Amino acid sequence: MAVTIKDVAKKANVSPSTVSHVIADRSRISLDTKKRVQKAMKQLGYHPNINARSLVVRATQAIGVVMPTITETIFQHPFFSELLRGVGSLMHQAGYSLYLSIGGDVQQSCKEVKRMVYGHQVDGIILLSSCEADPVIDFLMTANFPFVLVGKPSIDECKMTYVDNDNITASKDITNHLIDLGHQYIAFIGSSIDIAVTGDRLHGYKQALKLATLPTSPEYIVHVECLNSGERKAVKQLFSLRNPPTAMVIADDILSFGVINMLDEIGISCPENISITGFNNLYLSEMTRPRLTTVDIHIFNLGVQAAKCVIEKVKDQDEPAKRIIVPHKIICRSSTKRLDKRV
Amino acid sequence: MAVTIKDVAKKANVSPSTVSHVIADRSRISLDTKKRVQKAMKQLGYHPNINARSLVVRATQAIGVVMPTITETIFQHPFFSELLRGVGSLMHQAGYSLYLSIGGDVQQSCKEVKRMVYGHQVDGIILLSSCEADPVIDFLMTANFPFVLVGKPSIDECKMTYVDNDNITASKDITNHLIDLGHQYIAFIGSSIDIAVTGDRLHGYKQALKLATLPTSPEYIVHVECLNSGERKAVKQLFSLRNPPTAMVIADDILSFGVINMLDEIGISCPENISITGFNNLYLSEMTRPRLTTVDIHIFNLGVQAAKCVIEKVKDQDEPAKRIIVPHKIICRSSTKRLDKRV
DNA sequence: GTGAAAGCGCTAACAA
DNA sequence: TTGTTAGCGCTTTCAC
Repeated sequence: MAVTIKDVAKKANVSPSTVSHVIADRSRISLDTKKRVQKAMKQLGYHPNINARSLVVRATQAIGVVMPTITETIFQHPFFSELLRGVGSLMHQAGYSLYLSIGGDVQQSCKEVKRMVYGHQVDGIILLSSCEADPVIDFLMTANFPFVLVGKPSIDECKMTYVDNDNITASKDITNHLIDLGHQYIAFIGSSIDIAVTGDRLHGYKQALKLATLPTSPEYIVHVECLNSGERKAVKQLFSLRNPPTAMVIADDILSFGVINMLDEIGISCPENISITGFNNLYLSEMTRPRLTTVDIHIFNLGVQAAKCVIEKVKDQDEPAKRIIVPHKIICRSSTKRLDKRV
Repeated sequence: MAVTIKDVAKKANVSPSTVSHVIADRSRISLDTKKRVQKAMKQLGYHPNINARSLVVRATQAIGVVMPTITETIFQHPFFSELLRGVGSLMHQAGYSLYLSIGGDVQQSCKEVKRMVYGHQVDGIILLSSCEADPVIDFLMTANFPFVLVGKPSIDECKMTYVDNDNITASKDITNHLIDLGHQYIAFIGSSIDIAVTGDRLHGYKQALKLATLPTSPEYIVHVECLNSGERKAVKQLFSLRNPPTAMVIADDILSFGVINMLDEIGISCPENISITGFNNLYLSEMTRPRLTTVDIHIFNLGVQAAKCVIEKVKDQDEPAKRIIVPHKIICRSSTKRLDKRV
């Protein structure tokens, strides 16, 4: 059906291997035959069969990307598209293809990863998330298959390469921003502590408070998944404390956004009554009311770095495990404001 | 390196072809040898090399998904993740892998698509967007390669299969909702008219107005990309019209969201002074202030249907071109309200 | 029921 | 500089 290397060879009056050599630009081929072969390829509309090539060179020039195994709502988070865009941009540049696995749960993900690896469909893998005792990571580690993780591993940190932000410092920085504005009672809202990212951000928040010798109490810390009614109540509860917060560090822009709107409904408005910060600097956070002060974690770059790392690892299995920290930046907008002197 | 069909054959004391037969469950194999072979596979940890298989059967069990060639900001739109999730869920179920192409521009996309097709990396392709005179579609059409488009083709509508919403009716429905609430001066805001979706939504809006014998004037129609300062001005201009709008049909949730916040800044609040509707029913639109009345276009299902169609087309090249319309649903929330009697 | 053999399209020693 | 040859791992007639 399709035109093969043999057809080209015949047309150009050379052997198939010569054609192959021309393609790979390997060994010295006379300029004459080279031209002749290239002409034949063009005339016949030849395109190499990547499958056949992969089979013999035992490499696919493809990388598998494993999307997080998550609930539908979280998947709408722009974080993943943005990450993917970063990965894709470098992959394209490096001449790699992208295989995608969108598992519904860990089990499914694991199955798809095994299929990719065992089936020789990819040379390396990028994990866009991990969970505690992740079977996917286990598998990849024992199979000694090249992979990199985006985010912090929950175990064996030194044995695998991963790219992450310094979330502790980032959170410390944004908390300090609030402290600098005169706030003393600062709450923290984040999703489940199981997520490593949330843990780090909570940690940084606490550190900043401690360093400033400000009160830190578990009452000021709320864990929230999706702002359902129970969770809304927990947030509102903060304002019945003896010293209600005048500021909040929130671990995600979208969450911040939800909290701002929710509080507005009960007459607490941002930034007049409360300063609120986010994380991620999504495109959205410039459109919110008020525009959100947040931490830009450079999601795109996270993807680029991850892509770079897998490719390195694929090209040289002996590449050591490394940790890449993508720098962050505080973006000041109008959701935070200097604390008015209390009456 | 890896264990092959030959190793299994040796271990089970059969020929390689028998092993193959067992795998494919083809031709009658005695239960005895079947068991023996399966045992050997398990013991050796055998996994078929998908590449090798693809080479001989001339099919990859993989589908390429082409992400839109777009600016970074738009890519953060949850629409695409959500679509991808729909596609992925069906593909996984059907045992297909997903190849992803994230082109930076049309040129790059085209290159990646050619690579996929010529390189025999995929059996079919899903396009998540198309542009006017799309070279990717041209290529796919003349190559007679199985593909389906999400959204409406700008040309050759009857020759290709695509899945879409009935955006005209959807827009008509949501406009009627506003009319039913007593609004008479209704504006339309959408992105560039080049996008087929926007065109359809504009069309539906006009139809509804006409049917209700309400005034329709180009002054009430604003095209907006990303709410930059010029665009904000254009929106504000609407309120210096002799009859300023009391309601707006906006072609996208995120845009609605931006407009609501922008208007709030200039003292026009939703829904008190203006009723606003969106499109898409993103997860976000429940968290906005006010919660957004919008059209749920069932993005996930759009993805599922597209996936179904390519697979059908791959399995049977003679499958006719079809059009799948995913139903929509108006979701009433609090961004729209009955028009107060004018003073 | 099972196996021998040919071949998918390509690469890579090694010869010439 | 070019061609010969032997696979890569798998499927699939077709004969036994």
